[in-house]
Amino acid sequence: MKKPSATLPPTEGRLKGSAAHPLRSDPTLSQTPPYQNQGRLHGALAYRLGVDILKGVYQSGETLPNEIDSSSSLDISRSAYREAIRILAAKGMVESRPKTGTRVTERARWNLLDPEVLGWMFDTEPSQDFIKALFELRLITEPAAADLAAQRRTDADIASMRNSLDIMARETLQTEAGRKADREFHRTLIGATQNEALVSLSSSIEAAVAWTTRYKARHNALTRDPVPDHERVFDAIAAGDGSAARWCMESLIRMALQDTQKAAAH
Amino acid sequence: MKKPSATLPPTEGRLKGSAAHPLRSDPTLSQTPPYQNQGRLHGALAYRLGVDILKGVYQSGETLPNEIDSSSSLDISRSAYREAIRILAAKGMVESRPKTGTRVTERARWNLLDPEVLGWMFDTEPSQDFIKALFELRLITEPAAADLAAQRRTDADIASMRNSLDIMARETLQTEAGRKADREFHRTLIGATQNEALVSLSSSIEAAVAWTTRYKARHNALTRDPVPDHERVFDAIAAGDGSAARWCMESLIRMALQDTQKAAAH
DNA sequence: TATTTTTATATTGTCTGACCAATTAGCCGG
DNA sequence: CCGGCTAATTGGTCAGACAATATAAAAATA
Repeated sequence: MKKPSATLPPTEGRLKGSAAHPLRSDPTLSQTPPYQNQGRLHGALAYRLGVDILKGVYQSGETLPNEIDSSSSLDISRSAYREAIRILAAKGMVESRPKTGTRVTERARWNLLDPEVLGWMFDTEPSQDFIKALFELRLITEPAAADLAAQRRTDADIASMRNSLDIMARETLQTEAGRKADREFHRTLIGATQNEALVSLSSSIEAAVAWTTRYKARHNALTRDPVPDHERVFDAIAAGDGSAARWCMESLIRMALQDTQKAAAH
Repeated sequence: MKKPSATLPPTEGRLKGSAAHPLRSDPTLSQTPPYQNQGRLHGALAYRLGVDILKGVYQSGETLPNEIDSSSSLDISRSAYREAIRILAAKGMVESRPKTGTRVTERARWNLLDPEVLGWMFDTEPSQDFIKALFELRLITEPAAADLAAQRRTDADIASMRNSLDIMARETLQTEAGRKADREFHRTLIGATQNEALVSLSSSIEAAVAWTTRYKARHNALTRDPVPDHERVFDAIAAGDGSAARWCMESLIRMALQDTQKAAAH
């Protein structure tokens, strides 16, 4: 066995390592699906700063404390801090230049549709306006997507959607398996459009949908059975009837919006 | 004044600093509007890796060389390299875990609608399929946005759009001022929807539009005068006629698509 | 002996602290 | 009003310790 490596304990420094840093277990740390924040210090800090920016703790245009102060007051290294800032910058939320410092950009430049940002957003109980905006966007894109899907879907797509639908009927949205099947249904539907841009957009929106689902469950709003609505969309797509698919999808989303608003009024 | 800090010149190391690194001036470095890549090493590397991933030099699932090898072979520090990776990770393009290394995620998880990613995409002469997908998305969202804008626009919105339109008519799309007015026109239009999610989405798409504009100019396709089309959209919105605005916007985009395809056939 | 479980180990990202370089906003003097 | 300085801040570098984990080796079990 080797002894503690004879070399040198350089500054005598605190022998921490990084065992259990306060930041790691800091917030609720919304652990939705592949949230890769798992324990990385820079990720945790990016989360924290991101949420603070979204909440308005740091306003647009405001300069946040410099690297040295921030990192030391948070008790982390500059590198970890800088990596966190890089993440925020990649999402358009901050901008840093020498001498000026790092400042929060104007809200219009934030990538609100970034899945991660959307996740952060929902950890702050977003405003009704924002939820409304999101539903409006869904109401624009998803019916159109359903239309395209009806024209372009393959047999494999139909089989996959049929399967997801069966699981949903069996499990309901109360179980994780049921919700997963729901997501899978929508994902295949969008995939059937053969449109990469739509796929990318809706994978963002998926985060939002997942949240509203949980939101409704939390406020245990008596949500109607979603299967019949989905069934109608499916039938239209299987039949290749674009305009029917569009119409059914629109009504499906309107129902979801109604339920969500009902839950909000709780 | 203090002398060079008596301590120790640790390893005698190369006295480089970072005067003029090859990466900085490496590629064409698409300097579109507020591209904040300006000279930052990590930004330049992120750009390079990002483009390589989009081009397929690094395939999905592939593990790229480890930090030590990469940074040393690129002749940059590990910190700079890591910050670059953090940027890519924030855009969903890579995922890094201890022992496994950093690997390229599956294409469906890339944030293709991130303005920066979109910019990278266009530096690689994107596939016809992708351009088509993008126009399809515009065809879905922008007419709907025009509809909403017609219902919600304020007097200030109208004034701003009128002004942009005048500048466009005077300058044409050949001058930068003209193109800027074009962008401004669309931006105010989207802003008039009062929908944050739409704003965020279209600020992404703006990058794409800017590219196709340059693309058409490059292949000097005889593009028709865009002002009459814009004028019609404007009139409909000013009149508060949603469905007319929708229809005019749709035809405007179809024209742009036609021109782009004509340029592609060159 | 074959199979499963446990333990080592090598590899890799993570984090640290201290340092120097490049940039530039804002001040000061001409 | 302009041009050059100065101080403050991010950008970049380095060398090393730490933590996690996939894989291989060893041990226990069937």
